[in-house]
Amino acid sequence: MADAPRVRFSPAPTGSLHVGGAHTALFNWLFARHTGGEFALRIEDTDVPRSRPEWVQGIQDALGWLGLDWDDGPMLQSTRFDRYRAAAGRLLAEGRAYECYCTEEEVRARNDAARAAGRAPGYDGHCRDLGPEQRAALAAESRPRSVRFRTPDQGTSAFEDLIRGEISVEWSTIPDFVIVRSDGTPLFFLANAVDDIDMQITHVIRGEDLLDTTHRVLALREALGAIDRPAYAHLPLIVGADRAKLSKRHGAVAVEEFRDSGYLPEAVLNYLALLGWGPEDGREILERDEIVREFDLAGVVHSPAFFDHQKLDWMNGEWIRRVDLDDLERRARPFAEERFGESLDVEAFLGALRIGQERAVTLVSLVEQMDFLFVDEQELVLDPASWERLEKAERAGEILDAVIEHVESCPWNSSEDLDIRPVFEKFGIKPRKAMHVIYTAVEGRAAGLPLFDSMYLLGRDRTLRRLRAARERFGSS
RNA sequence: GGCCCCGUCGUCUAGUGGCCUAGGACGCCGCCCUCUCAAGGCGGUAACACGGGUUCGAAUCCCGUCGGGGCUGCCA
Repeated sequence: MADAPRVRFSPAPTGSLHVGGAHTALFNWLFARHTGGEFALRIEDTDVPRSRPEWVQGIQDALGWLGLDWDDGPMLQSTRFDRYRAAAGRLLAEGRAYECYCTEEEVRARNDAARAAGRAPGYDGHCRDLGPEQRAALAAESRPRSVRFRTPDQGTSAFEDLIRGEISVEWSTIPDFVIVRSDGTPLFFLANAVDDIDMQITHVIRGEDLLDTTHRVLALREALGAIDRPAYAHLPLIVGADRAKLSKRHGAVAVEEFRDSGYLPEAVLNYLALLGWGPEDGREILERDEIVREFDLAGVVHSPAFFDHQKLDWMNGEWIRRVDLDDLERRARPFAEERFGESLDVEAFLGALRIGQERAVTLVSLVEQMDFLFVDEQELVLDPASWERLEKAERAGEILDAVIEHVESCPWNSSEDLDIRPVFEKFGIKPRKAMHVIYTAVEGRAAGLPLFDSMYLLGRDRTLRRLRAARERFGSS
């Protein structure tokens, strides 16, 4: 039987995991889980100054939050520099690479000149065919030297992309490229090629931004003696509102921000899976297991996808409505404790959760709706617009008086006892026309959790206190 | 500039030559439901970038144009 597929997610730890990276990680993970293969985590920290240990941890935390577990790793490339140097040494010895004495400034200057002269920029092969004496002379100057890979002079490089079909390019358009920096550290191309060989990666699934680098990595593999190639699949990029790819400094949204804003990992994962892929039957709210079961790389779309927060919000609401109350309590609790302190009235919290669940967008918005319950009378912030509306309402003072009177005399056995609609009828006013007055008085805002339940949760004393306070304030203004 | 990839409603997408007077979802608008707001139900708005071919027939195939993006780094 054939070996099980082996894929890897290989982020650079130069920032937290953003939605683009999470998308790539997810598709690798889905492919591995769907096929029964292995999913490895490899940290590409060859750019040492820009890589930070806290991001290595942050990436793992984010993956863990999403539930994307890995079978192997994390492996840090910075622990394998000797291996890459050895590979470079071999390429050098076999003439597949050469030492380049050009400084970055020199290369840049010549590129600028080429551009100015209307020629194509790109490394000009300055050090490509230096003779032994010339090399000795340059070495004697103790000039810094990098290692460049010698790309083929002619011919075509082609590979079959699992998503896009055949991708090909003329070698003449790809200049020699650096694989070892002048400080001796390896570059992405080298480390990536070596590791994919050593780790026996069978499928490389990554963003389309890496599409053009495939030819170079493939050439490197071949030069390194690899006898086969992994299959490649280039995923559509996740783009921002301007259609440009998301990056750390451009519109990227960190996965941890979604966590901290009260999104459920199920929703984020579900939404990300639908960016570029979907099940045959077109359903959109999908359990993780369903996605794993139906996932298919061949069905991935070719064009970039815009990350639509509005749709994610909708989907998050759908997921909040799907979890049972105990589960919701466990997930919402940290947000509630952060907002209201650790000593929460469990009874009230559960009650508010029950009525808030069906109207919440995020766990944060869910908890915010409970302010009126867990905040002291004096600290309850009255929504200005709601109060203004209350003041303009017809006969608001009389209504408040009547509601206070009604509430004082009604039983308090269940929220049904607190149906105050008959009060409005006495005034000949439709409840919907004036109910906002009471909402504002009790909850601080015209649009809040259902009133009767809210008053019941709040309790008789506090409810009356608020109604009276509103009456007083109304009378004096 | 060169090379590569991509191009269906505002957005995510279905669509692989006739089933398309282009379907679904989010958003938006309206109505219903309703103690506010949501949720839910019903309905509506809205797209095949353009031009040539090929074909009896094209969103689907080919060419060109235009548009967008990516790469072109001693970033990944």
